[in-house]
Amino acid sequence: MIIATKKELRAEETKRAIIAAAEKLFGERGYDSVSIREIAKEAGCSHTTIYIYFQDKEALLHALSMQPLQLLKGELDTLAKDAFLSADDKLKRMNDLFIRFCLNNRSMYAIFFEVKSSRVDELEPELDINRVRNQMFNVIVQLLKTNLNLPEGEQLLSCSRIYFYMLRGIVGTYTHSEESVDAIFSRLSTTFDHAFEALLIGFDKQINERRIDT
Amino acid sequence: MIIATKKELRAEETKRAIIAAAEKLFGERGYDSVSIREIAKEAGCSHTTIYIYFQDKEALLHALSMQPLQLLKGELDTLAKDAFLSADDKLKRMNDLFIRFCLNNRSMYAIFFEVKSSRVDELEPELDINRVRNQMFNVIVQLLKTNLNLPEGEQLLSCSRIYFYMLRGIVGTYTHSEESVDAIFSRLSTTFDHAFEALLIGFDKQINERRIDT
Amino acid sequence: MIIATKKELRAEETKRAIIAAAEKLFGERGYDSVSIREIAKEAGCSHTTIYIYFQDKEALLHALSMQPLQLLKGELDTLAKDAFLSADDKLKRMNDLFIRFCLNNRSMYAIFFEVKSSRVDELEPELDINRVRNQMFNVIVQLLKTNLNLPEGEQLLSCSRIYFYMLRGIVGTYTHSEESVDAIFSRLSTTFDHAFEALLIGFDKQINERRIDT
Amino acid sequence: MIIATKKELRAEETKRAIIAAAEKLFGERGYDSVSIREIAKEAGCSHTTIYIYFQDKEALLHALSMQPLQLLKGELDTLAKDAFLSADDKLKRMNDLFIRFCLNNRSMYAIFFEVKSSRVDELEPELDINRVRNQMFNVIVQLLKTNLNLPEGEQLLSCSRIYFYMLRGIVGTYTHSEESVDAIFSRLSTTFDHAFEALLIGFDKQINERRIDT
DNA sequence: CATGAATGAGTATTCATTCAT
DNA sequence: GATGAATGAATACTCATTCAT
Repeated sequence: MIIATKKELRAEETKRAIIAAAEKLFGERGYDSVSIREIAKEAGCSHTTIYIYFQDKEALLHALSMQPLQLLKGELDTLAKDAFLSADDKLKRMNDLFIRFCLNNRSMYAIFFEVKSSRVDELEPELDINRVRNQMFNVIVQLLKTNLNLPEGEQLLSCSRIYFYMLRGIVGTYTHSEESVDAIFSRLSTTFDHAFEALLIGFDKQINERRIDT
Repeated sequence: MIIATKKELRAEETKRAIIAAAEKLFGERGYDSVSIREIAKEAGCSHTTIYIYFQDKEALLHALSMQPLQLLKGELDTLAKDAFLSADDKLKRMNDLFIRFCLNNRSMYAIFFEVKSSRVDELEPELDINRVRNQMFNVIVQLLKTNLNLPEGEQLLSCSRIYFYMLRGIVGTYTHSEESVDAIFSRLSTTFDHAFEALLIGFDKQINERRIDT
Repeated sequence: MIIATKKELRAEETKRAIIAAAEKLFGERGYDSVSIREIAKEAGCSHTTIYIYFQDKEALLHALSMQPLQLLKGELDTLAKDAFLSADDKLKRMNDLFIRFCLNNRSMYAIFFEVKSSRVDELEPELDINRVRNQMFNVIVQLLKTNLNLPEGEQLLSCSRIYFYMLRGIVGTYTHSEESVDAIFSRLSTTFDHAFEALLIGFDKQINERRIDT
Repeated sequence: MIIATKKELRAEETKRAIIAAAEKLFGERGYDSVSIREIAKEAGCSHTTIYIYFQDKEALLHALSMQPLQLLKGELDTLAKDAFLSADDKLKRMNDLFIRFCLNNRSMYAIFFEVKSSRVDELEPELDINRVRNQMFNVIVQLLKTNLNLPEGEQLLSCSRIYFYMLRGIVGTYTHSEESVDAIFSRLSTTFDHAFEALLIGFDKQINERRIDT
């Protein structure tokens, strides 16, 4: 997109300010607790201005999310295709990417874990948040599949669920923390690694035992 | 506390009715979605009466939480002291108790995981929610300690943290679900068991490897 | 209804003030153009107070209408049953009653002629505005039937329609007038009489001619 | 008005587009329910452009009304002057023209019957809506005069009033109808005819009786 | 001439809370 | 001790209108 006139520049700035404000406030206090007027105040504009750029509050959340979401998706895709990394290392990096991302974009917790469903009458379904979200979840599931050497099916589903519980638990624990992301990571990144490592070890053992059982 | 006059007795009843109503409604629909007036209607009193017994809505939530919280704590304590159960089985039952409890008292997720800190000007600090909460967490930590045969220290702390991530992840995932708690459990209780089992297996292996390392 | 305490008295006053304000403003400017806040200001209370007494704006309109509507209905019923008046005189008085009523309760124009349909899930259907309205219309239709000596059927329907066009035309013309109702009547009551008289004469002739035709 | 430059021509086009759009939308959904932005979108211009040509929304309505109003006036004038039609037939056609016109231009009801008074600071008073409206009303009055063979005076005024009550009643009844104008007419045009016929019959009789009285 | 950006005032409704009784 | 009345602040969202360009 080429920005030509001063007007357009200013508009772009305003939009950015709104997004930045929403990002900040949603991140700090969650989608529901933040009002449009507060966002406007934070962004330094009138609350009506927000409606120039976004159809409604939910659209703002979506707009807010699509860009970073797609960015993350890109990174995960790239990582998944990497030829030189082991499945294990890929998973580790994914966890890291994912958690960091969620904590850096704190409204992402809501996006990933709490937004109910995509709007049905979405005009551009290819841009839909749920789609991207599901694709990303799937990347992780596929990696888990490779890593655990499991076929599609109940077992994989169960392990994936558990894996996501852990992701959710970690992200949820620190989403509202006042500690900086870097601080959290320097303090806890090995804990996070251990968490997933333990899970994988456990999964392996469980799968093997069941195999023997059968 | 000795209840003397009829008046005081009736007052106690009203208070109980309010707590019961709030418990029910918060449990069904969550703290935020329930209004003071709804609670009053359910309790069969005026909404202003609530303010006689509780400073504000949040105080009601806290008061409300103390009882079940202490109940749960009691159950956990009893379980911890049970002479006939293995540490393993105790943990399993605790997970179950805890998760069920949180899902049955939907507002508990907030209590356990999102209440920032105890209120500074708490009148009866010995009743403080945080205290009970921490005590309960500690019960689990102790059990984990026994189970993993670990001394107090970094390793135990790390494992406990991870364990709580999992608890939080599970509870968080289903707190807002519209499925009934029973439905969730009949569908997923084995998944929950596998989750913690996998963790314990993993922890064990990790600990042993590090022991050998050292 | 017995009003006992001072409180109840004050409440009744407030409610009355709200109704009076709504009556005035709806009458002056129509239901849609008047906001709840304006009504509150006119009534000298907060806009939220209105919601204590009325579920929503529409309920206020209904409350506003039911009493006078039923009053009018009572009068029309009484009139219809009067044994000493000719059908002609009854109709004349009805026109008068009806027009005066609409002009004295200026929001009635909206009620009678512009409120679309009753709310489907009405709790007390016997109090429903539409019902009363239709009953009243029917009183007039029946009287017309007697007066014109017509059977139920197309002809009666057609004459009734025309009769109501005239009623509506008159009421509509003066609903928004700034002249007082009394002034309007002293200036125009004979004109109103002539209007309906002319219609009845015309109906009679038309009916007879068609009878001869057949 | 002589249009010289290309610029002026384009401007004239834009203005026309705005009027056309407003005409369409006001006609379809009424003045109040249509927003300036919707008109702009329909007209293919920016909403601010509208303010170049019209002082405000109301001015647009007025401008909008002048043309069709004058058109109607032209038709009525032509009809009035028609040498081959009886006064009776002329009246019938006028009713028809007038009612159709009002229903086809839904905002016309407001124009004819509800606009309080001409705006004081009108720039071109000779184009004022009220003037045209009054002229048109007068055409009908004159025709009524001929038809009833009445001199100017109280009686004619009274009959005219009544006649307009009927017009207003009919138009008012169906202005907000969701039925198409054609549907309304095919269902009710004979009823409309009967209405005015009845009135004229009645007027005749009333006038003759009074003549005899005198 | 034309426009995008921006805004203040407005909409109905809900809420937790306070006050006088 | 208990309550009905009352309220200010808040909610998301819309509108006609203005201003700088």
